[in-house]
This record gives sequence, structure tokens and C-alpha cells, in this order.
Amino acid sequence: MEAIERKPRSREQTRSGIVLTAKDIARREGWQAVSIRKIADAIEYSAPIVYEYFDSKDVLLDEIRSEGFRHLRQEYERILKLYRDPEKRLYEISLIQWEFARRQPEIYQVMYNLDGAYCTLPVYQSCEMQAVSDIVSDIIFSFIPKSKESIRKLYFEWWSISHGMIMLTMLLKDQQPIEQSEQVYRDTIRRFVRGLR
Amino acid sequence: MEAIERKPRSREQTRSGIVLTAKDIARREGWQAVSIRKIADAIEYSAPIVYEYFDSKDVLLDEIRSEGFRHLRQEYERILKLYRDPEKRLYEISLIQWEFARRQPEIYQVMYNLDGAYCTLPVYQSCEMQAVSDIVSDIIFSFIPKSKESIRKLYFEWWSISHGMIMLTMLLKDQQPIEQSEQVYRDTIRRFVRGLR
DNA sequence: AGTATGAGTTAACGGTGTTAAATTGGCTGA
DNA sequence: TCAGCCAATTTAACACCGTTAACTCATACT
Repeated sequence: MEAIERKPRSREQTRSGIVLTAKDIARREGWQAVSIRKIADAIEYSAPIVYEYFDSKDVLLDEIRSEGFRHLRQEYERILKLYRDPEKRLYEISLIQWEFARRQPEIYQVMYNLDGAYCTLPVYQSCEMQAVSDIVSDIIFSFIPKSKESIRKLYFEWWSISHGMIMLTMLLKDQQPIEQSEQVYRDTIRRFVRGLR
Repeated sequence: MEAIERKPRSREQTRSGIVLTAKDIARREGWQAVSIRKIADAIEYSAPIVYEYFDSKDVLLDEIRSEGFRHLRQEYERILKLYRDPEKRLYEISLIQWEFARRQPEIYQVMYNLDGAYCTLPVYQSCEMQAVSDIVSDIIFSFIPKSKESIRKLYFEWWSISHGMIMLTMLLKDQQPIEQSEQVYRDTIRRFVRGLR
């Protein structure tokens, strides 16, 4: 029916092969080097095949981005199960964020259109991003049950500190040892969390 | 000798025309839409002419980036002349940073490779960026003359907060009124500056 | 046997950065 | 006046890009 001799792969395998290859090229050569033809070569198909799985390169990038947010969400929820103390929760979730950006920088890049990664589909209003935002907002709320506006503001602050430090660390990665950056990150987050009491 | 009838322009005029056009396209259509041919069309030349002024697109982007840092530096120094109090200085410089990113987002983008802007030349170790870093570091030092490492850490923190908030504001610009973001920015920076005492 | 289906390919369009070759036009020297 | 040169500028080309239409071809069914 469908089994070709080249290399029998299910539709799902091919699809995830595309995603995997895109991420692989991005990791090794940067997002600006990721092209449909290069992906097709790697999965041993011609370029138009990719379009049977993704309507456009934009949609492919969006998929990878969503995948990133879903992964982050899972990790967040793992932390929620592990700890009950809001202070501990927020601190550990911040470390998860750091680890994620450090271990999979190419995913972090495509999530926020950094360093040549460019996906035109808007990040905000994506339910995957909303989900991770909500988790953090909820933790902050359980901390200090203030008005929605206050929570929003504090979440805004938390995200800015975390994301800002991650970005600067990426920028200086050849200049400043990562351990040092991580120490500053931990200290600053800890101070922020303390400050919420 | 050199005056052509098309439109007599000096070498310097043509060069700045290229830069101006690049920024203009970036502002209106985003950096991913900036192409050598489009720039050439706008300045009424053919594409190869651009290469007589800039060795590559990368170098052109780098020039615009450096210009951005130089502009920022000038504004910083204006503040230094205006105020002597370190607290006031750091606060006002933070506002300058905010204003700059708000008024010329396309420049801010190319400075840090955001949203499709991508320049492969490294930002760090560029003396223009070093200059603005030094100004802020010096202010922090005059605040609390601690060790070089402490200053470095505090500068790292300041930059992260400022840059993080600016990025998140750009991300949410259609979601959240900019006045609200600005209020949070001011508050957070003020708190940071106070915290330095 | 003949045809329809579907997977996969090739070829094409208009775009990109970049460079070599060709062209133009004005000036100089004979 | 005309040949020749030089500099400015353009055309044409290369190899890539995202994307789509048209084509091939083997299989399955009538």
C-alpha cells in the first residue's frame, strides 16, 4: 500500500524527522542556515515533500516554538508536583527556565525570535505561551493574593529579569564564564523571590 | 569631473543614503525585508554600487548597530552633564534607554539581533558597546565603590532588567498599553537604583 | 487491459547576497 | 578631431532561498 523501498517510514516519523532536522541544523549552524531544501536533503526527500507536512517554513518554526513552550510547561508542572512552597516553586521554575535556555538555546531562540530565528506568527496569544505564563502568575498570586494588575506587573518583572539575564548571558557567552552568569542569575532571582513576601 | 546629471550626490551623501534607506525599510517592513536590491532601487543605483560603500550586508548592519551605540552614548553623556547625583544619573540613563528602544525599535533590534535582524559580527568587544557599558558601570561604581566583580555583577543586573523589560514590552506591544509597561519599567528601575544604596 | 490514484520528482518563478564581465561616457594626449 | 584610457555604473551570472505547478511512475482496482 504505502511502503517504499527507500526507507520505510511512517508519516509521523517523517514529520518528526523534519522537526528534528530543522532543530539540528539550527543548533549547529544557526537559524539563518535552516532551509527547506537542506531539511529535505537530510530526510532524503525532495523539497516539496516538506510542504505536505507544514504549509510553510513559518508554520514549521511555529511548531518548534510551540513544542518548546509545551516542554517548558511540562517541566514547570513537574516542579509544581515536587514543591508546595510558592517561594521554592518560583525559584525552581526560574532555574528550569535557565537550564532550558542553556541546554537548548536554538529552541529558546525560535521562541523569542532571537539571533536570526524569525517566525512571523505572533508568540503572544499562543495558548502554549499563555499556559506557562499562567503557571508563573498563579504562583505569584499564591504568594501575595493582590489584584490582577499587581500580579501582571510582578509577572512582567519576573519574566524581564529572567529573560534579560538569559539574553545577556548568551551575548557574553564567549566573554564571561557561564558559571559566573549563573551565579548572578541565582542570586538575583533569589532576591526577587524574597522581595515578594 | 564627477558630477553626474542623474542627481549629483557626494560620496558621503550616497553612503548615508544607503544607511538611511536600510533603516527606513527596516522600520516599515521589518529587517527580514531589507535587501541590497531594494536599497539600491531606493537610492536609484544598481545593487553592486552598494558594495562600493559596504563590503557586505553584514558590514552595513554592523555600521547601523555601531551608529546606534554611538547615539546612545551621546545621550548618556548628555545626562552625565545634566546631573551629578549617581542615583539620578542611573535613573535618567535608564529612561534614555527606554526612549531609544521605543522611538527607534529597528535600531534596537539590529543592536541585539532581535526580530529578524541578524548581523553575524559579534556585538560584544565592539568598542561602541563597551563605551556605553563603561558609562553605566562607572555610575554604579561611584554609587558603591566595591570590587570590579561586584560592579560587573550589578551592571549585568541593570542591563538584564532594562533589556528584559524592553523586550517584553515589544513582545506585548499590541496586548498591553505601552504606558502601563513604561510605568512598570520606571518603578522597577527606581527600586533597583534605590537598592544600590 | 486500461485507468485512476497517490506519492514523489523535476522544473519553474521570483526573490536573495555577491561578483565578474561588459558597457558607458567624459577626459586626455596625439 | 580622433584614439585611447579611466572611472563609474550596469548587466549578467552564480548559487542559494521559499514556494508551487506540472510531470512521472508504479501500484490498485475495475
